[in-house]
Amino acid sequence: MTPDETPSNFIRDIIDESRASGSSEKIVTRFPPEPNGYLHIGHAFAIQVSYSIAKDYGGEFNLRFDDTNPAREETEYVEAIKEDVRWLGANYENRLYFTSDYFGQLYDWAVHLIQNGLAYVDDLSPEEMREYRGTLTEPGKNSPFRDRPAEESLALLEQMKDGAFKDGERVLRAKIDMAHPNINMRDPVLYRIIHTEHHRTGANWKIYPSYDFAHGQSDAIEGITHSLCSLEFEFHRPLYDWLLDNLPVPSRPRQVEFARLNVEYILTSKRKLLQLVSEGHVRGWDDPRMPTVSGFRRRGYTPESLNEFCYRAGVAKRERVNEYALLEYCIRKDLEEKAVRRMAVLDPVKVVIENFPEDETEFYDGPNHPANPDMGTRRVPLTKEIFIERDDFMEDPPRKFFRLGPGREARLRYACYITCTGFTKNEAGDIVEIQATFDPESRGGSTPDGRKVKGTIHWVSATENVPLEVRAYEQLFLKPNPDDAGEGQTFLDNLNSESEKVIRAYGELELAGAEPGDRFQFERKGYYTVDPDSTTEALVFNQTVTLRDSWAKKQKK
RNA sequence: AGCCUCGUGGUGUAAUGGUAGCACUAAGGAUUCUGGUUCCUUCUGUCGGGGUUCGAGUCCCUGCGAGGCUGCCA
Repeated sequence: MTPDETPSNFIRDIIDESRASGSSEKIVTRFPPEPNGYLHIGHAFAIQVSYSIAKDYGGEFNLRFDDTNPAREETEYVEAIKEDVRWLGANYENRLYFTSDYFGQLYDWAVHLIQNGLAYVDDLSPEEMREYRGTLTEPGKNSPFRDRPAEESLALLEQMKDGAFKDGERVLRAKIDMAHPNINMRDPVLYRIIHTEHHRTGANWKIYPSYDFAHGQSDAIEGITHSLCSLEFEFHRPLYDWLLDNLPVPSRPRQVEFARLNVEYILTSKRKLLQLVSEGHVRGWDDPRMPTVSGFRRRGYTPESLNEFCYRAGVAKRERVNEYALLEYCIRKDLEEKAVRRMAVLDPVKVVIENFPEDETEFYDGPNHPANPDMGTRRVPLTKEIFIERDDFMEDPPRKFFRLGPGREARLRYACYITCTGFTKNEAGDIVEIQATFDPESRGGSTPDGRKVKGTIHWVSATENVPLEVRAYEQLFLKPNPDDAGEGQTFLDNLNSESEKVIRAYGELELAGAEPGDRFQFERKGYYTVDPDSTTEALVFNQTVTLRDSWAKKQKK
């Protein structure tokens, strides 16, 4: 699925320049998740961008957990994220790092800044700091502690490190410019006191570096050449550069920002996804309706399809929203090629083939894939009573309806022609049974007289089948922009109450023994994957995506 | 409001001063034992106004529009 021609984008242009100018020969990128939630499709995009660039330029790709805030990070997330990154195919080999590995070095660099008059310990409270910071239009003013002697700051920083102060009592700040138009340059916080155990360093540290103080230096330690991140960090770049300029770092990385990926009907906010999980609107992070990597995996998406989607979405410098149709296109395209075909009837109605012998079974061969004979064939049993799809029959069909109706002939896929001879209804007016006869001459799917049968329908023996639980999905949200809520409402008010529908269905015999994660095309219906909830007695299938249905589209008009 | 970034068909993205292209979507047609797949065709675009240039989507000015930034989050 690697694209034949990789079109240019502005990041690759920048990299081409760096290589041309000789500033970086080998390209090294990284993905720096904070372990405080599960990865979603937006992260998959970020991974795809950084990983594919490293790969295409023969460079390296690192995975680094940005664990600078012990108050919100957990080991559970570390493991889940590692699994997701691997599943997506981004190979970081043995280059798994943690910002917490660099806490010692970072501390030494903080000392270095103080010694060079470029940082100081501030005693201002958070509220006071906010007042001193100024606003978007007005400059800030210097803290009264700004010019305290370096020795004093040094001593204070050490005390902070040793736990002499409470959370929030003091902070280490860079000494830059309180009148700077970029607020990130108004003496940003470098270290803050947090008396919380860290998931990896335990109680060793009482102070933790801020993102700004940790990120660029971590990049430099790892020899990252191009630190790719999202647009909101653009405003931090001057600070990123300032720190690297003023510290004796071993390499000089460059930060390049690009726009996040947004998709219709999909939420990519860790906070909101967490809320969906914790409030039980979905069954978990890996609910097939979730836009998480694990959700897509459980839904039946392939890593290739997700990567292709991210690739096709492209890299840009402005916020954009991609159509959901592109995502569906990518998974259909991949599964069309890979998925084994099976028949399953999702909304069954019984058909009795009157001239078919009682208690007999005929077997027909069906290819596992119409275009790939290497995938083999399977045998499908035909009996006197079968199930077909309810909407493959119409009591009073229009001309263009190619399926079954009174007096109409249709082909049972892989088997024979049947002609509808009648149907019976219950008191409620529902069709409960259809009667038909089959043409013995048509066994194998055609007749000696060569007559044309336009419609082919799928079917399953009513007696020799596998009962299935099928979970059909719609969008989790009713609106393309889930955050588009009315006055006093939230994204939760846009939840689609019918996003999951559980269906009792019948599948062909060959489906028995399918394993969780196996993917199939249920012919004429869609792609389905076996859910881990399956037991040996009860198979559960998740609908990955339906097939395109131009008939349904035509009918709507 | 100040600073920064960005405006190309319906959507997403190319064109690096020289024929505005590709993909998705939509519409139509061919093929087909999946109304699927595949193949073919068609529709629709450079935010507005000036300027530089033989030539501007691209460079300059200006207007308009969109997004980001006032955590001891990342």
